[in-house]
Amino acid sequence: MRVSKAKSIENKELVLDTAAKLFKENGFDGIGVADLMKNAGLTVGGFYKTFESKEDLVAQACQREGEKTLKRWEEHILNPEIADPLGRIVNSYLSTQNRDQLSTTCIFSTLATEVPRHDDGVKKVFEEGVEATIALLSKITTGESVEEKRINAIATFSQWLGALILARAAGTGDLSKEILEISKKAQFRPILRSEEES
Amino acid sequence: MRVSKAKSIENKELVLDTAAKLFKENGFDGIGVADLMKNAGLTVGGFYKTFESKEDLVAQACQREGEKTLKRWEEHILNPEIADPLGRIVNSYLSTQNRDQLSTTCIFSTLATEVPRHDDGVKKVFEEGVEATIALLSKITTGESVEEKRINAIATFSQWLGALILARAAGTGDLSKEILEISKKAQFRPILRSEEES
DNA sequence: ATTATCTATAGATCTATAGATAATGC
DNA sequence: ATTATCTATAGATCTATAGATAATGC
Repeated sequence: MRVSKAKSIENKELVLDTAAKLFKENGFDGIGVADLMKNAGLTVGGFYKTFESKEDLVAQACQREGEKTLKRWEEHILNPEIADPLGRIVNSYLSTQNRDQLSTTCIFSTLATEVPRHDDGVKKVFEEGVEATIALLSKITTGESVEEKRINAIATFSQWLGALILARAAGTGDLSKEILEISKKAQFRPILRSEEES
Repeated sequence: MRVSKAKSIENKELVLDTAAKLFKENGFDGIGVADLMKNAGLTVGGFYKTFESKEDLVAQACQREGEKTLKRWEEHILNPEIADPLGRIVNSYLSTQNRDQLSTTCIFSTLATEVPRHDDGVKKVFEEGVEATIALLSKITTGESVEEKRINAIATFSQWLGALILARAAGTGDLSKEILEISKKAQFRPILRSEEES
């Protein structure tokens, strides 16, 4: 029954990926440890030798999943063939596909509202994830200074996140589509300029 | 043990209000029916004579709570002493108090991400709640036409919702405050003008 | 007599642990 | 010998129901 060290690391990563997928689809409370391990092709007994608790899994799975999403976005930025990475990202983020396919969507849009109920480990993962996302988007938002780029990154990501969550809450019909389309366009203009503050 | 018809209606409303509060604080899966009834000063046995299921309670509690929030917002609009109702609403919505006091915050910011996992009754309540919120905000957003006002209402509410959820995911420190402040200002400028569409 | 709420509990599911099993790796 | 994973299960909690209780309202 024992497996090699390499295989056991692979198994842990499989559990983390399976957990991220199932948490996004069902919420942290919507999937049990035994079910989750079964989905990864394993059994529950080994779980607590690898993870301290379910809460520990929540933190590690979100950490890994958040990094994966940012890496995908970063590839758009680094790819010289993509002229408008921000446009490419928003079109994918606010697509009906990303609205409907919870298994492949981002953790903020599916799990962010649950964060305040979790422990410091989970809170830290999300706080760092928010900062990393803003820092990444700041590289591609418009603005005449670093400060203005950051402001636009924060406003833009808030816009996207709210639109995606609101679109999901509005179902899959015309209203939902309308919300996605409007926020897709909103990102192309600077939302706030510091010189106009009162 | 039997109570009057008036008292039983009052009890049901107390259960609905208690449920809304506890759902917002703990998520739909984070609070059980027995615990919830205890919080309302009742016991679990009576629950299933009043509600078909927990899912039925979720739908009814969200319906009632959503209406309450909209009514509060509407009072700001109808009150002639409030010159800038949109500004008043956003300052309250994106305050640290509304970020931290989950019991009194809106259902979208706490429960919207869970909607896709629920039945048609719950989905309908949220879809109608989204439309009602947009319709209400359309009365006070800027725009030269009904269409433009609606566009700005949708963009504005998406912005607010995303900022509030993102701020909660970012904790309670400087980053969280920064997110709230930026989106508070973002609402004062039209986010999208139809004439600039490509 | 009717019925709103109560106590008690069935049966399912959840997190976590104990101890067995069998393959790895010194 | 060590250890990654397995089977089995303890004990807590969840949704939902059955039947008792006692106050309402005809």
